[in-house]
Amino acid sequence: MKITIKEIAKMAGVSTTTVSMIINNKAGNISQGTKDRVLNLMKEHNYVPNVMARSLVTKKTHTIGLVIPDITNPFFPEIARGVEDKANQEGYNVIYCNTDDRTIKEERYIEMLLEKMVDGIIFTASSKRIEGFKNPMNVKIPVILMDREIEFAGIKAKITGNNRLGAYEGVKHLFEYGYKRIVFISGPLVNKPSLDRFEGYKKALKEFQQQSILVLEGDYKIDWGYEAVKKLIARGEAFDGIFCGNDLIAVGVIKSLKEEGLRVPEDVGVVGFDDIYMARLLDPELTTVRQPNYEMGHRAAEMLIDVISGKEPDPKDMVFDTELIIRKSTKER
Amino acid sequence: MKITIKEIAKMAGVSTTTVSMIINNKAGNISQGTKDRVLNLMKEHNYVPNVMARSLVTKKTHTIGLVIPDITNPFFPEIARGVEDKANQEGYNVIYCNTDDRTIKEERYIEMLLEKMVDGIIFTASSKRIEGFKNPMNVKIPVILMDREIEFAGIKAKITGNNRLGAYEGVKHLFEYGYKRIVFISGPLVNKPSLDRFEGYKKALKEFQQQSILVLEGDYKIDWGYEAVKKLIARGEAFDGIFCGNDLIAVGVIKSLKEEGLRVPEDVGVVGFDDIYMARLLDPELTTVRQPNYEMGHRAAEMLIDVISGKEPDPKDMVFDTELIIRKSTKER
DNA sequence: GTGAAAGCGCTAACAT
DNA sequence: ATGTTAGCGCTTTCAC
Repeated sequence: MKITIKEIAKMAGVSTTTVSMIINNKAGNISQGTKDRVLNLMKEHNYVPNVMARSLVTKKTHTIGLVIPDITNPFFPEIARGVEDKANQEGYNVIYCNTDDRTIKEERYIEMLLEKMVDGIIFTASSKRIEGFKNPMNVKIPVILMDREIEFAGIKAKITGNNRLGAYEGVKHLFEYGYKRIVFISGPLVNKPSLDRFEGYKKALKEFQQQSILVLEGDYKIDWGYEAVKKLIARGEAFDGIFCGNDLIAVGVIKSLKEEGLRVPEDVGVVGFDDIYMARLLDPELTTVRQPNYEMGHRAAEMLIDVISGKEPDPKDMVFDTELIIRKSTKER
Repeated sequence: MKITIKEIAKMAGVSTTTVSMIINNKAGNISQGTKDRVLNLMKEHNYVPNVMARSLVTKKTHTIGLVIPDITNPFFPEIARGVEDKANQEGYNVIYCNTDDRTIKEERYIEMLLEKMVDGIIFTASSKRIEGFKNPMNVKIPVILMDREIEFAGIKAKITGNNRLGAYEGVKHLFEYGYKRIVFISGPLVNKPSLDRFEGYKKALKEFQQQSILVLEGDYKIDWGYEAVKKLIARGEAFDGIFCGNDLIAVGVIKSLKEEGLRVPEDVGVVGFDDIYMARLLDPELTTVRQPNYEMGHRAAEMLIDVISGKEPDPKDMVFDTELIIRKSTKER
């Protein structure tokens, strides 16, 4: 059995109160002698406070929950690292929860986290979630929304990329490079980020006077990109530029295009969104709209911990600027 | 404040013991009437047991730790999902710890996990760790080793792929397809998996009578693969096949080869190891030795939870068969 | 400067 | 079939 505060206290000939205060740096008025004695004893006996017991009284676990759709989706690991690095730096641990974009799993996980009494949650809601989050118990702990916006009791802040502007710049880039007829292969058009990207797309269209809005709605997955191109071609649609809802879609798009004998970027220009790791490994390397994922995760954790520590987050909502990364899947012509 | 067992007990007119037993399904001999009454009260008042208090007495947190080098390395998310899915299914949560292959971070994280009193740990040690793990406190909780083998107090089992056989088959495949001179671009040759792959490589060499062992040692990273090829060419080495320590290396290798004007698979055949998600997205799609990562993670969690629950793991060590996945980076000739 | 005592919310002998 | 009691290991008033 591990050594307890009581035993340390007995050995040092002081009360547990004294030891407790020393542990928690509240030893303002404890004599240096006592302090040293206790500290030594603690070293010597390898004393480690029992966090469970502590949490029981303090109601703080120094653990946060990270709820995301799927860590095997290359979009999320960087966010997760951002979150974890910051959390760890502040002495927090993070419990990961993969929801597979299923609202029911979201609900279950949130409940688990609440039971585990995490101090706060960083939540990326399912891209299919449209309605607000009706949680069974009242969430009293702070929640920071990442990337997706939904209604949720206890929300303290939202962190998103500037999807509208990012998309606008991506599409504008295609036009500026001389592509004439741009289609938008989108993810589910039910949530804010998707809708915002759509807005950005339309804005660019208007500016460059493309008459018809060419949008195909599907999932944020490789397969959807692949399939969408086939569809486009099957129905004889004319196009020479594709703006993709995310990089995963772009991967499928490029693959499909190649199969159809279309050259990228000569015949068709392709722009993605996110700049996942893989984007630069494609052939051709993918031109894409970069979201600062690691930084967003980092900031989210920072804000969450601020709130937990009683500070109100400085900017309640944060919108991160995107950046157009021009690689080889678009070409001036 | 949340409602407690005491209040439920009072409302139901029974003792907390009774309520506790009902909560924990130990209500063998509690009258149906009482049971129903209590259960209803619990529903009605949205009672949720305080896990902290419970853990304090049971010494079980229903949380496990997952210590891996880096979740942004595409090798790990699948393992992590395997672990998490199983854990979740059994009512466990998992705390992720990214160590960046730094032994010092490993030690810190393990300490944190111990303090948090996780019930067990799944540990993928740094690929640079050669010495055993000297942990400050004695690890009394079960530890399952994934992928890497090291010495560590409290180890209950090891889960690895069959690296030797996998590598052997990968290299053999190159020879069988008619490639003559195979070089091995390896990760750090200090740990068991790397060494085993090296063994497999050598075994195939012997079998197919390639005289010289051509091995380059570096990191399991894209950059290293890229650089290794440049080196090979700079020093005028003759080769027509490359067996890569992992897929990441293969990504760099292919990129570098293309830059040098060498065609894959016509001029040079390339085989990877792991079959990460990205492998099939490369151009050409990568022939590789698949490790069943998701399954390995899943099994690791299962074994860990078995041990935690008092059962000894059935096979103390498990070696998973690899599978050669032939795609387009090798070609019969 | 330090200690006594209460209590966080629960479980688990041991009674009855 | 149900209750009494004693902690689990710690923090925190309040008192001296």
